[in-house]
Amino acid sequence: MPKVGMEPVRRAALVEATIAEIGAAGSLDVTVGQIAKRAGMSTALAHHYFGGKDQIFLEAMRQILRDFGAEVVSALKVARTPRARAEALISACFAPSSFAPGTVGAWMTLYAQAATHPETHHLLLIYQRRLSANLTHALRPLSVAPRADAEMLGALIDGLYLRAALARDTDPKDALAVALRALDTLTGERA
Amino acid sequence: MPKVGMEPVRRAALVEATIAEIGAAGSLDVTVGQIAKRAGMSTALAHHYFGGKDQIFLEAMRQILRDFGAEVVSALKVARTPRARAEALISACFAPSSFAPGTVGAWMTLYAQAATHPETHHLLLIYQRRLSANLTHALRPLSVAPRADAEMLGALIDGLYLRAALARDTDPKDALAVALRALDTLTGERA
Amino acid sequence: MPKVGMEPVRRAALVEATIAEIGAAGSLDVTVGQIAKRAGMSTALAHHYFGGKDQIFLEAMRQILRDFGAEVVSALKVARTPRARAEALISACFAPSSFAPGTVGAWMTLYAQAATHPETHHLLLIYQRRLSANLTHALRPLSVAPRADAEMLGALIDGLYLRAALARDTDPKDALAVALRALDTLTGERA
Amino acid sequence: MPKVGMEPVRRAALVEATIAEIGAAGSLDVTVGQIAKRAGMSTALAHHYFGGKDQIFLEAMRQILRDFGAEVVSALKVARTPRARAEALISACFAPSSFAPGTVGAWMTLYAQAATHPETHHLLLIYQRRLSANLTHALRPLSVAPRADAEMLGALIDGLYLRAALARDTDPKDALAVALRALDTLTGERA
DNA sequence: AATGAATGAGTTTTCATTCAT
DNA sequence: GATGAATGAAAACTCATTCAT
Repeated sequence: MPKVGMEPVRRAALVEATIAEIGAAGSLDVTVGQIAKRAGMSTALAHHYFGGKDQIFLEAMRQILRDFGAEVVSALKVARTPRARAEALISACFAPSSFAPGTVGAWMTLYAQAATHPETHHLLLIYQRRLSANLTHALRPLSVAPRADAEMLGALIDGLYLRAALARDTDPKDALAVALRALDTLTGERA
Repeated sequence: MPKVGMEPVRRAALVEATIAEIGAAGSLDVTVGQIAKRAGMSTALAHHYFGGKDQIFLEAMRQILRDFGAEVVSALKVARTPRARAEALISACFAPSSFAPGTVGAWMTLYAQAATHPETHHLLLIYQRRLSANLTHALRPLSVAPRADAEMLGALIDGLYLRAALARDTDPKDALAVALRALDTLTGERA
Repeated sequence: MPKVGMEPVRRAALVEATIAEIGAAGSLDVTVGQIAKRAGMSTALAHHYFGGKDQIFLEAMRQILRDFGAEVVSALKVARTPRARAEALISACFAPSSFAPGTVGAWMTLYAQAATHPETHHLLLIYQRRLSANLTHALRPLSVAPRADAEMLGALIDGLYLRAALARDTDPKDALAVALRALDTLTGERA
Repeated sequence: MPKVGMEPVRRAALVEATIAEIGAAGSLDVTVGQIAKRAGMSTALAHHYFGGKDQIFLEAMRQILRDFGAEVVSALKVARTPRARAEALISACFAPSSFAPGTVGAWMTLYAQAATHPETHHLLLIYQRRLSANLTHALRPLSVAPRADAEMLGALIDGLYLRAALARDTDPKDALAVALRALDTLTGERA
């Protein structure tokens, strides 16, 4: 059992544990101790690899965004038409993985900290811009005002996600349906 | 002069101080000490009147919702037509008061805690239901599917607010404009 | 038992405990916990009254200097002639109180931290200037170069104290004797 | 190329790094990690060669004393007369190398730890005795009480060094001048 | 010879909360 | 009605030290 090259393993374990712990606690009041314990190591090691709590959290949020990005990419891969691309984007936003407790918690943390923490804010901006760009691109052949429609659709998605994520008894499918219906309206599909 | 009837005064001062402090700190990491100091009293008194930190926070969120409700009521008062009512509702959501630092912070706290804290979640539900009901009522004469359109509009408003509140360089007016344009689209105004 | 006005009491207790603890541990590696325990209170209260470890230490050093100043004043009070004044000053430097374990430790802390900590350095400067000024004043009628002689005498005192304080088997009286002999030499008493 | 005989190299590197780090940090709060990093090796290796932090520090202090001893020896080498020998001794104490930040820090550490740490205390005693012996020897043909005068001169040197080392704006030359003037007075040179 | 991995024990500091007055 | 006093519990973070490789 060689014990070299543990750093990426440990870091990954900590990030995963962070998200899981946020999900379990249902809140951002998660201690480094809890995270480290779940990741199977001492708090000292967690600090050793990340330098501090903030950076662990930041990395967890980056991970959430990476996961989301991967979801988008894989959804777009099979989309052949502009409309399919738009639908794929929207579907990715409401994929089951987005509603895992940890993921929801991490998103809420992201929002709550964005107002204060510049780096977190930056992270959020990146997500919003990327989503907007993707939507704009997909809507270009379908809409007369792709930029504005993308903006609206992006905000709608955020709002729907927020509501679906926080509602206990709602099915994410419903949120997805609403978003897709909005897409119809915007592209005049069902006029 | 016996100091009778201080309770409502103290409670109001604490709630106001809580919101102000959340705004000043830009985060939910606000201590009872900070709040009590800003409200001009001891922490012991703060506890005496509220029982605990959670309840102070909860009351602050209730206040935010009350303020928002008042904004809505006063906006609706001068609206004579259904369309004016819908516009008034939407405008109220993007009123300047909603973008005061403390208000934004309180909303983010609301979202972040709603996942965990049942009472906070309940509060959020009340807000969402009331907004939906108001919107549905206003849209009834204007839309063929008032309920569904209200739901969508509600989510859109939430998403737009979230983005406008967290963006530093954006004008809330833009968010309002997008929401109003969505209203146009839904009611076929600009078809 | 009224429980008001504890602040000065607690602060004094903490300062005293700090010096005692430095003496007991014989080093500056003293924790707030140890100090608080000796002072009969929780660490939280220690922090409450002082704000942090550094400030507790700083205050302890100030106390040492205050004590020394008091020693000087009381010694000068009974000195009638310039020579008596000079002798009183020197004697005060080697008073038994200066050799209490805690006092020695605090002085060493003072020296060790003066290189880094600006406030500590400032404190040390004040002590040195005051001693110089006092010595200069006393030497004026006795020496042809009171300023220079005071400077030398001051340094000699520091060096003698350092050696006497750190030596375990030496009598402070010897150090005093050496300093007084230097005074003789400077003032030509024994020429 | 087998890496044999690395021990002295590593030890020397660590000792040098310790002094440099004490100088850089300006305090004795230096971690083994910092030292090892500066010396270009792992903390584990530092422990392997020295057994513990205390011993690294102790060795650093020994090095300071060795350096000082070398300075004295080389200064004495060119001194032909007793007086020149005395002056050489004194000059060596205020050589520029004695005022390098790391050296100053190490001396302060020496003083601060001497009260507690027996081995450090022993080290300090050796230094003091050697200086006294050297001074006594040099003063024998010049003074009527060489032993006492050497003792006084030794203490004066310590005190002057302490003051010069801690003062930021003072020139070590001044301290040297004062010490030499004291030598004049003791030997009746300028009477 | 050398090191990355790992941790236990300890440190400062914070804070909600309680209580006697 | 009001508060200063006081603390327990827990948080983040540090660091000397050990060990397997």
